[in-house]
Amino acid sequence: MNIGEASERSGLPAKTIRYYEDISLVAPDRAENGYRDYSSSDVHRLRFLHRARNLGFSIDECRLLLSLYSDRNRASADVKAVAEQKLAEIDAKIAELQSLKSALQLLVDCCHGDDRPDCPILDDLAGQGGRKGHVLA
Amino acid sequence: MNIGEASERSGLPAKTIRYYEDISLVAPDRAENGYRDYSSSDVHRLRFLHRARNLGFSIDECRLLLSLYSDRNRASADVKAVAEQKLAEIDAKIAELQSLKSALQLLVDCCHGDDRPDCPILDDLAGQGGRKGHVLA
DNA sequence: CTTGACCTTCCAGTCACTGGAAGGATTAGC
DNA sequence: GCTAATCCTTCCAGTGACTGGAAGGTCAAG
Repeated sequence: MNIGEASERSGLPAKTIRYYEDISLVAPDRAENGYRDYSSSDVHRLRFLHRARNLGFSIDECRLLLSLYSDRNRASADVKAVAEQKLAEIDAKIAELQSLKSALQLLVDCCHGDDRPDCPILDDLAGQGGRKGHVLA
Repeated sequence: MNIGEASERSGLPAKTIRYYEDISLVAPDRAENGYRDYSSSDVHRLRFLHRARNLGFSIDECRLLLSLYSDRNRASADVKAVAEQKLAEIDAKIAELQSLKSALQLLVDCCHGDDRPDCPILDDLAGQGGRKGHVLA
């Protein structure tokens, strides 16, 4: 099938699919007219990539997962380890965002938000906070 | 002062400070020897940038905040609006990561993680999940 | 006078695409 | 058969926010 159909079936934009070929994640055949010709296993691979990317795996991690996938001898523990590390990264990211959020929330809460020019948010950013000290280090 | 000291005082790497000059966020003087010469208000500006970036504001948002900061007539509501939008973005990002996390957690939980080759994580990525269906759409 | 720390510019790379230009192939309609 | 629309190709450049490194100038200490 042509790239348009592969795109539809995998959910990935054609541009992205070509990019994945550039970086050797898929290697479709070529038809006589020079068009890429995707097999159903190519589409399978593309869907795998789509799903894994959606789960937050980087391209390199996807490459690893794909190689684990095609390695009939790999232990499931290997895959679990990759996934668990990713989970830990996601947790860390969430924690970081939450502390970000509470800092910003604090600033928003103490800003009266009217048409007067003084603003605790800018004051804090500028490093001139009042007695409460800075939200940021 | 030279860039090294400005870097120490602002907490930003010298490389980043030069980059900020490239994109017109700061405009230090130059000494006779060609070295950048930072005033204390330059450092002030750099610290502002450092803090705002740490709070998750993009460079363009920082540019806006800086212009609001130097506009003695702006209403605090303007700043609050920017901050609140950022808060909403952070919330959305957290929610996204949490759904990511639970999807991945589900997969990790049902992978036995031993040396047998079958692995629910890869099966799901490949689109061959069992009766439970896919974690991913 | 040399060593080392600091400064300069410029170029390239990161990550994962995304946009667009210029042109060839195919298909649908008239 | 012609034309227009759609699809495909390649290649180049840009995104955001830096970061690394090369090549070279400047300065302070010993």
